[in-house]
Amino acid sequence: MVNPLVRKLENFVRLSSEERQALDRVVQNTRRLGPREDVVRDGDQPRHVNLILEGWACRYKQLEDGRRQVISIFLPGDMCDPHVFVLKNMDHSLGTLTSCLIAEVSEPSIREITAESRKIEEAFWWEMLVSAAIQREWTVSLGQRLATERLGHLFCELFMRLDAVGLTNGTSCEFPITQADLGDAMGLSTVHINRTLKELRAAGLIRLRGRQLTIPDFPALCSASLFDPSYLHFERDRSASAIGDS
Amino acid sequence: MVNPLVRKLENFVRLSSEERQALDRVVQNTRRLGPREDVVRDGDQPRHVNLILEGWACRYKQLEDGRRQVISIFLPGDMCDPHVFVLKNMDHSLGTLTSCLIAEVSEPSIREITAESRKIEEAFWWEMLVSAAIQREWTVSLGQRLATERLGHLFCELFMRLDAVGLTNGTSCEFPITQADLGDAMGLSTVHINRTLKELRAAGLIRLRGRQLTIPDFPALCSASLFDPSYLHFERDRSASAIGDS
DNA sequence: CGACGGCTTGAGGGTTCTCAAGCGATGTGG
DNA sequence: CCACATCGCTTGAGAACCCTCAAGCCGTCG
Repeated sequence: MVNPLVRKLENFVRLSSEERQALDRVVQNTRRLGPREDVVRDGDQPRHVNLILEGWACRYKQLEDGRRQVISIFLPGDMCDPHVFVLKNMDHSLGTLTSCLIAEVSEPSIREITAESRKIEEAFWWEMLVSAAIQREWTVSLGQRLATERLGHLFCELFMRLDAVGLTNGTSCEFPITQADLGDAMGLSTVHINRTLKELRAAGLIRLRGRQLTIPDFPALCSASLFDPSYLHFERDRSASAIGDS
Repeated sequence: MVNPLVRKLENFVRLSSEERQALDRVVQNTRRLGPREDVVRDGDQPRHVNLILEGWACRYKQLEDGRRQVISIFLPGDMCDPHVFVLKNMDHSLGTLTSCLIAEVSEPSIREITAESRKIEEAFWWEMLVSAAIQREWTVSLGQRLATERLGHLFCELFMRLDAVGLTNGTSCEFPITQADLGDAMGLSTVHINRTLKELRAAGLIRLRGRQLTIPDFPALCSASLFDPSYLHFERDRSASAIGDS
């Protein structure tokens, strides 16, 4: 199995084989979790960085009266908050959506690996800033986009992020998340998610059956959803000048 | 005039007078902007970190069809993206809401000051993580909270953030932002913002006239808005152990 | 004085919600 | 092996929340 973190970071920098090995060494303590289990709970003290190796997870927050908002979705290769240690307590929870394989990375090993390689340090920065950009784009979606645009935009985003770690086949990818969770993520009711999916299917923009998503015409879905991929910053612009140095 | 960045960071760490002076030295190139002017535009190359000294500014994104979402609000003492340099282009714009005094801080001086003082480095981390937490809470608001809760929550957040930089008087503070901008921030129409304010006023939860906001009963507004301040991480817990070292 | 920006209110319509019920697949225990 | 519970998906009906369009008001400023 290829370390999905390596795969993801190489969308930004070209890594030497030593750097790749260093990143592999970080993945030591792993644990397997079932679907809809908590990884870290709101109020807990953060102990380590959680790196998703397999499966889908999420950040979420539950209000007192039970309303639940999924704040971000984590895919293989995603690190959940590389620097939470600075804060005393978690202000949200991390939970799995599907069954997951998660690596627990300690703070010292993060410090170590970034101290050893400037390129990895910069790549970690890139990963953090892109996560923040994704969070901002969710704000735009929730604030401005209609249900069809909102869902379409999410499909575009997740498809591109899955593609960046090699988890797509042509126009298809696994999509193992329930309509209820989609609703909690998009601020829509389950019922309305269902109707919106029906509409997107009727328009020929997506196919979604079982746990398989197909986007037959990606540009069409992009423009229907006002999706502009530039916020994902998948440009490997600096790599040319960075090749060779460590 | 006290540097509001110093004031803000001291909510997290206790700074020595050298550290305070170092932070003051960062504030060299300042520029004054009128209301509703752009500071940095979507697509631009980031040149420096913008630090707000006076006035209110915001991050925003405009969709092709004109819809506009205010993604975050910046108050005095806020730094706009301390590490944007890693990314090639801005994926959003920064603009003023009111007339502003803004310091342009160069990348080298950020690196310098964090290299000199561990406490400042940690405080900058804290500021970044709190910004991210605020962004997450906006996601929760837009996704789950009703208009009254959403606005009430924003008032609570901004009041606490203003208090952290000494910009409140008892139960009141300046609130110099238009209902149209409030709408763009909360994903609501101007008309509905107006009606929601009316409702909050009728419930005795806020007074808002001119550019002055009063929250007569803060706990009441908190509970009406499901506001839990823990995500702002205004606990100076580590300062005791950190006093003395640099 | 007239123009303008921001605030306020009314009326009608649209998007999304809640409640309710039914269907199909999966899994478990008697 | 079948009965039954459970979970996720689907659909209908009516209501709630929020939107758009439109107009009027108030203060400021040139």
